[in-house]
Amino acid sequence: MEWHAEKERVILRNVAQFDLQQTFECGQCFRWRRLENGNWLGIVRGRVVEAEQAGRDIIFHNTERSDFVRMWHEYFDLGRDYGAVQRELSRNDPVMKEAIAFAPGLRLLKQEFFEILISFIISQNNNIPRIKRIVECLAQNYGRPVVYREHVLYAFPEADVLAALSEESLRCIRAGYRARYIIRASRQVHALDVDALGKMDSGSVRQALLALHGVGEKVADCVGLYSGLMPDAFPVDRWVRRVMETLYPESGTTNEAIVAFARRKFGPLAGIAQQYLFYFARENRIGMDNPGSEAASSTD
DNA sequence: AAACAGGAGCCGG
DNA sequence: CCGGCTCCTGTT
Repeated sequence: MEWHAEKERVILRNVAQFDLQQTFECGQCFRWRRLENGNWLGIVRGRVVEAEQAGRDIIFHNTERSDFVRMWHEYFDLGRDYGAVQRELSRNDPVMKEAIAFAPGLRLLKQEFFEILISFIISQNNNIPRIKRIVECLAQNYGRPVVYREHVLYAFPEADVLAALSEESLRCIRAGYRARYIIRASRQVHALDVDALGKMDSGSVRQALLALHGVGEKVADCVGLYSGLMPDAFPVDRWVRRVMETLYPESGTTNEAIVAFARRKFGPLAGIAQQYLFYFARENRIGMDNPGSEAASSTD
């Protein structure tokens, strides 16, 4: 991949397998938002970046060479050859081939650990619009404001800030019973050495995550996968269960059977495989009770 | 209109 | 293994 830096922006030329919309809307992140000009605005580790899809190029505004090398290259997983990943996953698998063809530009982001931890604690037994609202509200109340042009964005709050809150004060974000989990997990997290976790195998990382309050198996797998600590994780929730039942009927019906099937079939690429499948299935309403009801139900 | 069900699960008994 | 949990939304 070739790229070059200019003053206040970095340009990727002739990018392969990188589509901003697919990457931001496949369900792995909650805070990127689309501007009226079609560009995407995000804040990561307190840095604001505006990403623009310009034909075969991608332009990152409000950043420069050192920032790009230090953060964004890793965040967008630019060191990975997604062409090779796709060839490997598609081999002898027509289902996966179709899922990849649906969103060939999807990339697995490597997101900030604490932000992902809290976001996926909030996600439990919840729906995406409300998850986004709660996460944004949390940032606005307890994160540092950063001004970018006419926008004000808020960095995700620091763990010690959330750890100092009472359940009472957190009521304002309307997270319900998850407020208690947010606070308790924030208090536990300083005891975790994230750099050390990065050197451990997925099973050990998972165990460490499961010790956090409000983190069960599904949330642990999401946190591990999206923070880059467990690239082979295969989070199974109600959606994935239904989707796998439809697309891979031989995978079984229990969570354990599905995970075992995924591990056997996708190996170390299970994480990215799940992302292709999940996005493909959700956008095409595969495995849902009312296939195709989206268009039909919109007419009163 | 008011009641009801269900949602990216997890905790405690 | 099971009831309960906050809050919100869509349905009846």
